Amino acid sequence: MTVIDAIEKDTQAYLLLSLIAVSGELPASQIPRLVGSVSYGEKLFTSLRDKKLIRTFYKDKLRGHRLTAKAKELLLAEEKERFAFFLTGNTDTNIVRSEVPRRLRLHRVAEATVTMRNAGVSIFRDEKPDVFYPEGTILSEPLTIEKAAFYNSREIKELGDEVVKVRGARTVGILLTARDLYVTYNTADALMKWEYKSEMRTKALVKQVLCYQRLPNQYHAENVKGLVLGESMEMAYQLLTSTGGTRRSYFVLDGNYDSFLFLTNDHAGEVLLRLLCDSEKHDELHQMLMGGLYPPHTAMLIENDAVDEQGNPVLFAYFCDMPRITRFSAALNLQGKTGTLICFDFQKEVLQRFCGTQIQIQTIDLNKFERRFFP
DNA sequence: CACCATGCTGCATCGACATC
DNA sequence: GATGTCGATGCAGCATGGTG
Repeated sequence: MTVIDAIEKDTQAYLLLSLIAVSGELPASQIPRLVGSVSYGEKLFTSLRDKKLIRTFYKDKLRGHRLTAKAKELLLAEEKERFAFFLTGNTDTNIVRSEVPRRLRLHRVAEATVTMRNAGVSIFRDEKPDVFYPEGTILSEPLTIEKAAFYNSREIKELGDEVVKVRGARTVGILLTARDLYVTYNTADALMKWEYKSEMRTKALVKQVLCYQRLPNQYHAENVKGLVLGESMEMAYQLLTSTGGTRRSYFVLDGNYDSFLFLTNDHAGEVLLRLLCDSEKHDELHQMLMGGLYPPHTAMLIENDAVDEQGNPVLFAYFCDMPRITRFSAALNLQGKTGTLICFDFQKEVLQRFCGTQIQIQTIDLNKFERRFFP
């Protein structure tokens, strides 16, 4: 019998261990995002290392933290239903492989998970409805999503054989909000690989299983959307302008998703994600922006959210919905008209560069917005 | 249709470490 | 120091999909 030191729940240290547990390996870069400061993060980690609860792996220029057997035992004793899925058996998150692609995949999922958690989205299995139960399971009550929940790619695989058919897809998980489903990707700091057919099948599977079979009262086909996370807004520019590379194996806006948002894996992205998951706050912002504008023109051949005093179209682009922005910009160009795009201050530079000068950009101050909406 | 490249999973082996 | 256990490692095997 090993004697296990107790570790307080609801501490930063416990939070860190929990995130490593669901991630398998947590990239070192994510620690300040979880504890707030770099120096405190380092302090926590040296203490966890001294207690023999974590080990740091540094190989192939990739630095990441993993749990020791002792830490796994401790977490399982503390909250078995939360961690058993990730910490038992021969699974990717329990027995972490050393090959670079495998570690990178874990890192991409971990970054997305941190963003989700920091935005208040449920990430732990005991906090969210069991949506991806294996085929044939009998439910005690019908499923509904009230609070936004993120399911990582490993959890989705619980579905069984059907998912095996979409191997090769680059998704890191699926975000379910009260209104929509977002197939989620993480392009990190480089243009991600993209296989049109695999991604098509992922979308079809999500529609089939979630919209038609499991949550038909909540979701319809048009609620299936895409979400890409990335390191900075510069990645949004690369995604918006990508042609897929010479071999067409990299990301390209191919029309698979009518709605495909881009958010950053940082504080700004977390704030926007919070807004995305909160229908009431979102409606409130929408109402605020509508002040001084006129209702959208449905007859206009340009997609729009509102019309200004001159009758020009206005697009709300604060979620950086890439296909929408592309359609808006292209239609204005084609018809030689002008229009206005409303986004946050930190998004302006990239969107202006992409859309060109005939589109006016109005910005919302992120800091002011945050103080007003999420104090 | 054969061949190759890629991505993913399971398996066998080896070594580090703990225990007695 | 002998023995036992666990996890790291890399490879084999398989499916898929692209290409000539």
